[in-house]
Amino acid sequence: MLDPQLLRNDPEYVKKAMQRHGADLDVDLITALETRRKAIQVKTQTLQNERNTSAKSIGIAKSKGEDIQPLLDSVSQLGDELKAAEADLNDIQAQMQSIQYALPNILSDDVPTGKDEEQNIELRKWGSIPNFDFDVKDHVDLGQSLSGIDFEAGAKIAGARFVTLSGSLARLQRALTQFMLDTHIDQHGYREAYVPYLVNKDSLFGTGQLPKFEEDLFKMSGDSPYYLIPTAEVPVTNLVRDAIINADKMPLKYVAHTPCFRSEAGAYGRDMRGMIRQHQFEKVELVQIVKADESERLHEELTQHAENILQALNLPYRLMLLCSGDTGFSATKTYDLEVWLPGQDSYREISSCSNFNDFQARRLKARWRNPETGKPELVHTINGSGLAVGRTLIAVMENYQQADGSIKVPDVLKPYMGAIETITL
RNA sequence: GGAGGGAUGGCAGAGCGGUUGAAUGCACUAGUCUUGAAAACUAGCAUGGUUUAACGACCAUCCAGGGUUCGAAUCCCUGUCCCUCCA
Repeated sequence: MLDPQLLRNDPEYVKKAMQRHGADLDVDLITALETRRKAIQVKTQTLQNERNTSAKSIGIAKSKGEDIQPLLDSVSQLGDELKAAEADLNDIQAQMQSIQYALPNILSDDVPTGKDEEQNIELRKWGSIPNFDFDVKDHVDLGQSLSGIDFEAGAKIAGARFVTLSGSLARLQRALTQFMLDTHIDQHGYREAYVPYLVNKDSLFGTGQLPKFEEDLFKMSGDSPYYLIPTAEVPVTNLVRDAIINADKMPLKYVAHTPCFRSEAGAYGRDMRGMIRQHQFEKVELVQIVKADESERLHEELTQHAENILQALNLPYRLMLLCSGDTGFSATKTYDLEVWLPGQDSYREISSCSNFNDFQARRLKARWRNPETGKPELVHTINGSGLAVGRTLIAVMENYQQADGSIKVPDVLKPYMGAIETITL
């Protein structure tokens, strides 16, 4: 959520900022609503003041044993007037809120303007793309010939975009998860968090998935519905909802491993082959709660933490700066890490690291207390995948494949794989 | 499954429907005292919003949402969460 003051005081600026996002803002409507809001709010508060003052004097008069009937008569019509004013105010504030909630974050100045992922900028590349002296298989063929990946079983048990893993490949995915968690905890100073996989509306509102992106979520109906988390970002970031954090605790750095659930509405036909785009997948997520003046630096640092995993696994990747059109709703700036997939002969997203500035914090009412002023200030939130485990599994399979269809276990994963050095049928 | 009790400021914990945004203690901040520290004493210390050039004034908030009332932390209803006891 944007600063309401900014929207009010400089709607033209906000309009320009929204245009980079492909969103429009009706400045005349905002101005008109704001004018009405001001008048009605002042009126309402004046009436409230009148009511409070008379109630107080009635109390005083009564305690002195005076006749209060004349005072009661004088406020008899106040109640209705006040009720009407309050209803008006609620109505107009609801209107303004629904506009505000639908506005995306203002993009950082260094985010390039562009329409879609074609205009993203490659900032750097790491690793060398492997040369195979045999016909490269993708993870689907590899997995099926190793009897470790079964899409038919996934479809039978649940439906399209579900998969089952078994045997050493299932273990490899678990090994990746453990390796990522341990690295972030031991090397990068994160605190592990275990969190609910079902969350309420308030949490999803706080991180920006609601109200605008409900169709991307799996919802369990009910009076107060639960939603399956699309990312651990939601429950982990909501740890600080409605909280004022002590300065000495900052920055907070959490790592969590969770499954993620996405409806993939609007992705019909995309990535139907393989386990690139699933309704359910594993992810290790990094979340940082930081002071405003640290968020840029720590965003870089968090991205590096994700890169360290790819480097430890010796997986070639590139770092992309997302252009305006490809940057998500809540982010001010996003880096994507794209891993090389030999089976697709291309780079594919494996991590997305975003700085949200105070956009989520304002929705979450997440603040820290600045000891200099003694006052609470909004935190900045940063998060990134570190990494998407399912896609990392694919990347390891395809990059570590051998001529006979077996898969070498990366060195750093060996401690997690028992005696297995190579995955074979 | 049945019966009760509770939710109040960073924490603990008071609060007959009436100048209660809220006693008190702890914590915290500043000061006095001290060579320094501790102790003691003094003062300050919730959050959000409206309005103002500013000082300030005002409004809202005692789990959430409704209701009763001139007036609600306090009474009523609904919900959420916590706890205790019985089976």
